[in-house]
Amino acid sequence: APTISIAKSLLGCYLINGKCVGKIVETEAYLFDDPASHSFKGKTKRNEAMFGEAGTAYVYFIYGNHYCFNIVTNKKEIGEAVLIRALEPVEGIKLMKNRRGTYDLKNLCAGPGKLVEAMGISKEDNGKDLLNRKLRIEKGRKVKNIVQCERIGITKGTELPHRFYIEDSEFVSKR
DNA sequence: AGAGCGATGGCCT
DNA sequence: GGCCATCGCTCTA
Repeated sequence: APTISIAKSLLGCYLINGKCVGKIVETEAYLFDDPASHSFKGKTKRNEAMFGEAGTAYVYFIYGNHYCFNIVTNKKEIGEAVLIRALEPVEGIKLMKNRRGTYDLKNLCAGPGKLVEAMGISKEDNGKDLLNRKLRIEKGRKVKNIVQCERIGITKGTELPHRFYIEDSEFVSKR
């Protein structure tokens, strides 16, 4: 399916890593011809996982402290991915709280760097496929009210409405 | 070899 | 709302 559709249909699905489970409530799509996408200027060592098969994890390091988690969505060599921006914690909440150093449920996974820390995802997961592994995606219920709007934290491609979130979720990073 | 930067988060006002 | 820590990678020379 096209990356935009995948970004929408991932809402309501579950991201699982070991004993931690979170429901995906916020995503962003990054396309090959999108100036905000890491793949826009071609393949480099940093972004090469983004050019892998659909279903590959793309984990990158940002701002000196944080990692972000993406799911690669297109054919090999076509660099497209969906950034997971927020989760509703479902299982393994105690472990998430320990990893994050906070007890505020709404603040555990409300942001791309936060959810990576809470779920225990690491740079070792970069380039791994997400099928039948410790780190994987499972289908959830179909979601009704999806909000589509502009993406957050970028300087290029800001006009593209490629961010999606579940309207009534308390766990999105920002309204 | 070195400057500049980035799909963030936490703390401060 | 603003500031800034912090670091790997890319770009330029």
